[in-house]
Amino acid sequence: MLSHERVWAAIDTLAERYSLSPSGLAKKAGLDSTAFNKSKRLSVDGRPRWPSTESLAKIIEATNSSLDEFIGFVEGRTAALSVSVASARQTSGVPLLGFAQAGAGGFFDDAGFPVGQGWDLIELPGQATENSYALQVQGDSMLPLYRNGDVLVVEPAAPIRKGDRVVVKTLDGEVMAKVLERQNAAGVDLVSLNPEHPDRHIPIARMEWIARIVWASQ
Amino acid sequence: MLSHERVWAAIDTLAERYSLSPSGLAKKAGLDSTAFNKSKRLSVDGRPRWPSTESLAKIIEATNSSLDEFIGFVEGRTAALSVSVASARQTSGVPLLGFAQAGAGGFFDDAGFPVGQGWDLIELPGQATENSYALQVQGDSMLPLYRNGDVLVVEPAAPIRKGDRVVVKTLDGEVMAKVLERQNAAGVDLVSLNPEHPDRHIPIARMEWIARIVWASQ
DNA sequence: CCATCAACAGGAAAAAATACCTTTTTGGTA
DNA sequence: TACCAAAAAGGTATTTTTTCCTGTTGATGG
Repeated sequence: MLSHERVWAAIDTLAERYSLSPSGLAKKAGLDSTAFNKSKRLSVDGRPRWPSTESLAKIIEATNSSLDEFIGFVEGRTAALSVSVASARQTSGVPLLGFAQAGAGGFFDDAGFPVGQGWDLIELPGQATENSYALQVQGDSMLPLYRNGDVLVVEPAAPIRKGDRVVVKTLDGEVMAKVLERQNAAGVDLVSLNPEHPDRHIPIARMEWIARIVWASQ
Repeated sequence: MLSHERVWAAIDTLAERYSLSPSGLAKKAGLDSTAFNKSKRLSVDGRPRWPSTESLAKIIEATNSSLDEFIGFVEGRTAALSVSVASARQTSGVPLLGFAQAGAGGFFDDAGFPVGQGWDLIELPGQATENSYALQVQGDSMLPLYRNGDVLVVEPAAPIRKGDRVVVKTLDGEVMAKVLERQNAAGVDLVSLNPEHPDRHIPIARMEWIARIVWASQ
């Protein structure tokens, strides 16, 4: 979100990234050196003072930064630090840890909530991709992998390869979720994880589209 | 890049995306209805007039859009889409469809991207919950459900019940993901979906914590 | 220890954006 | 075609941000 605090934090982060003080950043951008004084971020009457859009454009250009980088600072997902859980909470992602690391001490409190340092960060679906959508499983045909009611997040723009879990739609309207075993000019071979359902071969001529499943609810 | 022209174009695109005129968008955001008049985009002396950063924050919030979406408009890489799918994008969720419905016509374009009417909406994880975190699977012990490298999103605050997929950590540091078969005062019974690994009973005295898995990457 | 300079606090003036206002234009509907 | 409401042109007053300015503080080098 675009908030007063976030915008000022992004200005500070941009300055830090390019080894400048806020005052030095302002000068480099052709602004008054006191433009980004912390004492000027609130008005006399306590009202938040926003840097102008034109000022933001100037500092991005002056540092040869990019709008995407600056927005990364605004959103808190771009930082040069090893994140603590608290830092991770300030971003749109969630803290990530390997299972092996999870077994060690120092990553969880007594109730099982994540704490401390050393976490990586991961973006969850539906935030950065504009084409993803969700399909809800109906029936038991995809057990044991997917149960009735599970939600699958599908990313049609994602490249697919052997081993991926995919959704395939045939020209006669059948929609199925299976594992991609092979894809070539003739069609695709799909592996079912339910022994009661056979593996499938779908010729290209019968396939309307195929898309990768990126997340599944549990 | 952040330029005068691009910012105004983004405002126009945002208005179009949400079926508003620039004047309607300004009003919806609590600004003067004439704030985004094209006649006000240049000053009388020909100097470019920039909408303020605070105004941009207000229109993004008023439309339940996102900073990323707006920046997509600024950079010209995001255009107005079909209203229904676009309506779904108005929220922090993604469009949702049942598998049975997916078989019918009218929900996908030829390339498999979601279009048209009739979509539901679902919230994805990690946005509204402050305690969720992710664990990354290492090794093959959780096949066929979870593969090496998969990411599991865990919600320690979520209530758990029979049939849920959970992560359990024991006092001696073991971390495992299995299906909850039974939970009582003595401990928990866990079902493994890998026949090469036995089902487990974990006494309460040996269990540090248990948490529900809400999403898994595929 | 002292001089120098960058950074910053904070007030006042100038510049820029928004709110307020009147009028005209445009588009939808009966 | 008439009517109506929304949109927009465009002017003025008010509010907000930036520039200009003075003074203080802290870091650094001699």
